[in-house]
Amino acid sequence: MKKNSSPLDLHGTGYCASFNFRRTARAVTRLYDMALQESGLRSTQFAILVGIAKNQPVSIGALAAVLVIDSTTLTRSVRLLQKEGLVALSNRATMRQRFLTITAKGEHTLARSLPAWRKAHERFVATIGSEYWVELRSELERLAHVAMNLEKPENETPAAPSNS
Amino acid sequence: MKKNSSPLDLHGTGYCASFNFRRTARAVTRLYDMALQESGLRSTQFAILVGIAKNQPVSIGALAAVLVIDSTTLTRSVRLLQKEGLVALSNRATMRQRFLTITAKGEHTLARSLPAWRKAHERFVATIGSEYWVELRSELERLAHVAMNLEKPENETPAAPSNS
DNA sequence: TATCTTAAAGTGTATATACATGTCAAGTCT
DNA sequence: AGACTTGACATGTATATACACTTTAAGATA
Repeated sequence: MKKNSSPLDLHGTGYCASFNFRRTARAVTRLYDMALQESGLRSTQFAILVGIAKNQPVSIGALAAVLVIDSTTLTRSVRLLQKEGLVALSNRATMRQRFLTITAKGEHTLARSLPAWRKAHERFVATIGSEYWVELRSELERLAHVAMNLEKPENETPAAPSNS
Repeated sequence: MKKNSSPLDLHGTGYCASFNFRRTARAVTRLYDMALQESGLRSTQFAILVGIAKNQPVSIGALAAVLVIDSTTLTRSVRLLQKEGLVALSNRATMRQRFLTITAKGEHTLARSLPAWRKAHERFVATIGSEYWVELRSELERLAHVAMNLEKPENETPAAPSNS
C-alpha cells in the first residue's frame, strides 16, 4: 500500500514576502481607491499621471523604469489615460521613443483628485505615524530595488566601481 | 486671457502608500514567480494553495478573510486551481458555504514547489536580513489590518470595550 | 548606400484584482 | 407550511500585471 507521504512541511510559508507585500498592497490600494473614486482615477492611474507630470516629457520605457512597472503593462495603462484625454503620446522620435506629456485635461483631473488623495493619505499617515511612514516608505523603495537586483542572475555584486 | 493656473502642487505624492506598496509587491512578486516558474505555480496560487492546505476544510469566504483577498477574486483564483485538479470544492453545505480542500495532486504540486520557494525566500531574507524581515513582515500584516479598518467609515475606534 | 542589428514599443494571451449586481436556497417569521 | 430576508457564492465588466513574441525603423556596418 502507498506510504502516507510526509504531511507537507509548510513551515515558514507564512513569511512569503510576495504574499505579505501583496496583501498589504491590496488593502492599502482599496483605501486610496475609495478616496479617489469620485475623481474617476484609480490609485494606479493616479500614480502614473503623477509620474508623467513630474517627468514629462518622458518615454514609456523611462517611466516604466522609474515606476518599476513592466513596460508592456505601462503601454496599456497609458492607453487608458490617453483615451480619457489625460495624457498625450508623441510620435516615435529619436531612439524609437514616444514621449508622454500630460494634457490640460489631465492637469485638471489631477488637480481635482489631489484633495481626495491628500485626505486619504493624511488619514493613513496620521494613523500609523508620520515619521514611521517616512522611514518605511524609504525601506519599501529600497526593497523594490533589492528585489530587482536579485532578479538578475548575474550576481556580480556591483560594489565599488573597481578602481584597480 | 486665461490665467496660468497654478502649476499643480504635487508635493508629497511620492509618499503615496498605495504606489509604494504596489511597487515593492511587483518587484518581489517577480522574484518569487521566477523561482516558482518551473513548478507551474504563480506566487498568488502558491499562497492560496498554502492557505487551503493550512486551513482545510475552509470556505471561500473564510479564506478570503484570512488572505485579505476579495471573495470574488478568490472564487476565480480557486477555479484555476480547481481546473488544474489541485484543490476540491465541496457542494454548498450549511450556510451556503462551499469548502475547499487540497487534493493529492495539489499536495504533490505544493511539495514539488516548496524547495524552489524556499530557495528564493531564503535568498531574499538573507539579502535583507532575517531579523529585519521577521519584524517587517509583522508590520506588513499589521498595516494590512490597519488599512482594512480605515476602509470602514464607522470610525468607532474599537478601543477598550467601554466598561462604563 | 544597402544591409544588418538592435532597441523601443506594441500584441497575444493569461492571470490578478475588485466593484456592482445576480442567484438561490438556508433560516426566519408569521 | 408559505412568504420573506439574508448571506454565501457566482457573474459581468473593467483595470492591473507580466511573459513571450512581434513590429519597425534608427543606428551601425560592410
